[in-house]
Amino acid sequence: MSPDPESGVHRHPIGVAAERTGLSLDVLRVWERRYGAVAPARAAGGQRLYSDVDLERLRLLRLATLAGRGIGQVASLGSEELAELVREDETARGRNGTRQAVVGPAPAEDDIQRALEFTRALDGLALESLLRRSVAVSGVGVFLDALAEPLLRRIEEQRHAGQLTTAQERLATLTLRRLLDGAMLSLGVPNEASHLLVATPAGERRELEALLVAAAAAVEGWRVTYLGPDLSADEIAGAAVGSGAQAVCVSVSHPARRGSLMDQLRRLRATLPAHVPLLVGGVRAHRLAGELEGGGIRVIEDLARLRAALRSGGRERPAPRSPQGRAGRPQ
Amino acid sequence: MSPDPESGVHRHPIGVAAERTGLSLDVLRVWERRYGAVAPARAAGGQRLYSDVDLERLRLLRLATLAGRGIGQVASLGSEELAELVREDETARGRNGTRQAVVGPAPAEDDIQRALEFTRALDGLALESLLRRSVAVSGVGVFLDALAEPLLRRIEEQRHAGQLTTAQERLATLTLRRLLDGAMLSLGVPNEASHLLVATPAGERRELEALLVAAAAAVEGWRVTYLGPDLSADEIAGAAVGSGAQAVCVSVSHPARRGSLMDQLRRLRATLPAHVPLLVGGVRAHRLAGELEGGGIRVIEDLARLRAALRSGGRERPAPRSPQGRAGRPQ
DNA sequence: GGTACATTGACAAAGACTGGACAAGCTGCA
DNA sequence: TGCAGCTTGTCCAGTCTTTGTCAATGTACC
Repeated sequence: MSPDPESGVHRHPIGVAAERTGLSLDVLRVWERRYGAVAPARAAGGQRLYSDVDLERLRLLRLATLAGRGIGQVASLGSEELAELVREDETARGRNGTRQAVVGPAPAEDDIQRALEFTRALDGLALESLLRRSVAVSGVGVFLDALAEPLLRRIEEQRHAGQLTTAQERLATLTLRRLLDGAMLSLGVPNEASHLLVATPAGERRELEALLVAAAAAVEGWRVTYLGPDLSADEIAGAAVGSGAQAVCVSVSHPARRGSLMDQLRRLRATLPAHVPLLVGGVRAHRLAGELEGGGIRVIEDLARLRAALRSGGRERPAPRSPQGRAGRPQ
Repeated sequence: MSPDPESGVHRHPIGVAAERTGLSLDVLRVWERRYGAVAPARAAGGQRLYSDVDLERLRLLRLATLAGRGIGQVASLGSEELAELVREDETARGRNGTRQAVVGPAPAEDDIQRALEFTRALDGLALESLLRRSVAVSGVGVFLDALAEPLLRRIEEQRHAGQLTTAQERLATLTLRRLLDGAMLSLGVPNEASHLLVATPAGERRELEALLVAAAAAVEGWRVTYLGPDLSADEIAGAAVGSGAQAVCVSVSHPARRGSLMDQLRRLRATLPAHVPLLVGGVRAHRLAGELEGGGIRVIEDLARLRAALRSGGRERPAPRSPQGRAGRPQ
């Protein structure tokens, strides 16, 4: 957070700044000219060079104006005050819970920005209130695709890049988890729904992605049994049989050791009854596609595709027609 | 209630004021014009700028009018009188209303047995609906004490004795977790609630107990920031400061190495601000009691006692009078 | 030479301000 | 019961501010 003179002081031309803040070129210039909102450095030739701090500030200013404040009123605020103001607006908005005029269909980049902002400030209240409202406004399905998944990806990136502490990452992922759990809870299970088992193989500690999968399946009307991360192939197969699952989905995002993972998956496939399709999803899944596709394992690239697969596979008939084409008679 | 140097200095334009108070733009203006209900500051261009005090007053005025009073009658009242009036209206309403603090029948041994049965059968659906029903019938507080905690203990015992597979244990704990998450979600956060941070120290993988703690605190009206398991003392302390927590509770159930744990706790105590009480709970906590009690660390034996401590400690005043007796002035 | 950017001035849409009008609901009185 | 008067929320018209965008012109970089 200190203004490191070396790393991190990347300077961005105005075009990049516009892209990253969501503000137009004109607005960037006019905010500077009229209100002194930021004072970017200048190149030898006079071109503006925005620092990361500038960009952050501009993002906050934008959020403040979106909340109904005049740029002229907020442009002179200090960064601390500004961040606090934005957070206050969010919690206030969540609290009074009165009908929001704009029922914007899909949550957008904005919401992701805001969520990251609250995460950084460790403001769980504002974060939860934001996510909660998004679920309520957009519905669970859209929430998953447009907010939860991209947000999760950003958090992992930033965590990896050292821009988030463990505590911040925790706050965000656990809040997200609470929301997903709550959503799955509120999505009742239709009678006679097909039954999907979701888990991640041994060595996988990350669970949120699996939970996204589970929630997506629940949205698609499946009855989901979610067993969480780090289970051995035998445990998964045993549970699938024991609970009468009609399909199994495992999520692999950060396999500890690739070889071991492949073994696990093959073993799982071998142990599962032939008529139970096995789907593999997760950010790293596509790298394994070549090796797996042949052996009766279907690889799913992203959440949207997973939902499509589940939709076509499940629902109409008790036993999903196996998404991968060949399946024994159920029963 | 010193005038907080941070919040409260912000001035809000009329749109934000309308959103936060629930009054229309017109009403805001006309109450000012006709009755001098508030006298917001003005920007250079004449736009109204409401202070937080103004907003609070307007909220009270709104409540008073909703209770059937004429704005002309109450607009000139002082803030004190107004607040009292609203409180009176509220209690009067509560008296004749049918609000009954009916605490349903407590779930019994029966339910625990049934839950274990479903767990063994890997019937997540039945388990979930059982637990869900219990929450609905008994309320969250009773559910935690009488079902969730004992059930969790049984599951751990049986798992330990090899009577449950990993998958079965997972099914149960994750279902329980989902319920707890959902419950915390549905327990709104009261305004101005005291703020508690919950986590478990590094080396602790078990999280469910911490989640029980978090849920219990939420029932008691605290605003809870839950950071999950396996965090270093520094991370916890940093997050407590960063999020402005007024108390910290860590849960220790299966310390990997006792010595390391003690170090962590001492370090945490040393790093936390003196006025932030540190509570330690969990099944193994009482074994550490002797060694910890002295150094400004309060050990809590079980969930009921934790709730009692939280109840006496929080709520009445912004900064909870430290449950352990001695604490720096909240300032 | 083309793309990206800077500067300045002008412009138009959105929103806020003011004073006044109006309609619906309630009270009091004949 | 019916009417006058009061209260109160909403609406309107005209004016003023704020703010985003655009056009024109010039400069820097590849």
